[in-house]
Amino acid sequence: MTTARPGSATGPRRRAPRADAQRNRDLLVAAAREVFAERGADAPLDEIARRAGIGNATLYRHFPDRRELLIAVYADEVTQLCARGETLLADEPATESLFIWMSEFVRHVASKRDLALAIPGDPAGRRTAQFDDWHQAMRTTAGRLLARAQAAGAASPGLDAADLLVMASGIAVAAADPGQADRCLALLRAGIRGE
Amino acid sequence: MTTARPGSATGPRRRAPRADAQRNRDLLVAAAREVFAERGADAPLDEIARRAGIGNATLYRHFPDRRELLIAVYADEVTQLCARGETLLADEPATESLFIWMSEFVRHVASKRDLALAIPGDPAGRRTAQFDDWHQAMRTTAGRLLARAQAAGAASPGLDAADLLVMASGIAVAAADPGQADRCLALLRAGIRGE
DNA sequence: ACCTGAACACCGTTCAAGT
DNA sequence: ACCTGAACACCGTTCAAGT
Repeated sequence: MTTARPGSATGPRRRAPRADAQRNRDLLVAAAREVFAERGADAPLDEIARRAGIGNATLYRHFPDRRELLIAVYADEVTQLCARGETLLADEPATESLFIWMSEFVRHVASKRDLALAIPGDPAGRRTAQFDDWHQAMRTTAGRLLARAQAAGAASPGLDAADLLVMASGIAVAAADPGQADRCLALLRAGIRGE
Repeated sequence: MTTARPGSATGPRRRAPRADAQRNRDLLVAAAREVFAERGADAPLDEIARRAGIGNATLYRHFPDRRELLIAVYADEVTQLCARGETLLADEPATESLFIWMSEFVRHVASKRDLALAIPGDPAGRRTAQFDDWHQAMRTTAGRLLARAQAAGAASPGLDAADLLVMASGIAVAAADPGQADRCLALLRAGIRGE
């Protein structure tokens, strides 16, 4: 399960990394996934390097920030969510697909709540390219689902897909339990359906 | 401006602290407010103690956790917001007061976004008494505003005040800028008004 | 080019001694 | 009771030396 670098359409092509460097990167991400899951988003980085069987300085070479490592761990989740959106577009009725997707989005983010909270706090306004790519990808997926819902009359026109994502991640982060998240989603749905 | 300990109705009465202890506590909270504002929620605790002119170990004696210090800093905000809710109940029409309050709530929390994010992550399921008090106070304020809005037909029945708070804090934390927060609030308002 | 482990610096936490 | 500063431990970051 090689951690695919997102094949961003834009941006300058980066040279392919040396084979061992790529392997180390993958090992580090895999170890980070484990350690973050076990000990939370502020787990010691040395522990991750140790678990990966790799020098700690090498970790830092690949991921200058803890944030970048968190983002790399999150990459799979994002890819999955976007793919899931495509499936829903194909399989589910236009009036439902948007809401099913948002509900799964909330569940996903809530289950990685610690990571989700740790990522946004960019220290000096620095934004990772990968982070922007995700926003873009998510917005595209949400936009397609929203457009179809609007065409079917299940969502009022003039809504912004990015706003829906904000609401969904807000619920994921702030809700105390799945039951509350569901109630909030229902409330949001009523708002989306329109005034 | 002495940091008032919330006069919780419930719970065992705590002995009044010695005068110098109370004074130190206040100095620490004031210094913490400054330092957190300048350097973010993960500023060095020693810096705060130094700024307050107090030994670092004394800081730790008063606030075993960084979280507890953050919570103490936040206390004023909460008190203000609840008081503001009372004012709105008295001065504004029933159809508007709830939404004005939620909008101010979002603005408040967003302006202390770092602190708001840093507080909830309770490490080992520990919840501070003060933290619970707040939730209670906020829920009460939101509940009164909601009940009045419902009586005026501006909010659908069966809504839960706690859910509204979750949505509002979610927006505050997740929105990228005030404009987006406002759009999300409008969306939420449509949902509150009912299906 | 990339990797390594050890050295350094920083900061949270504790402790023995003071009032 | 409460305070203090210094000692300790931990962890992120850097660096000189290796391949």
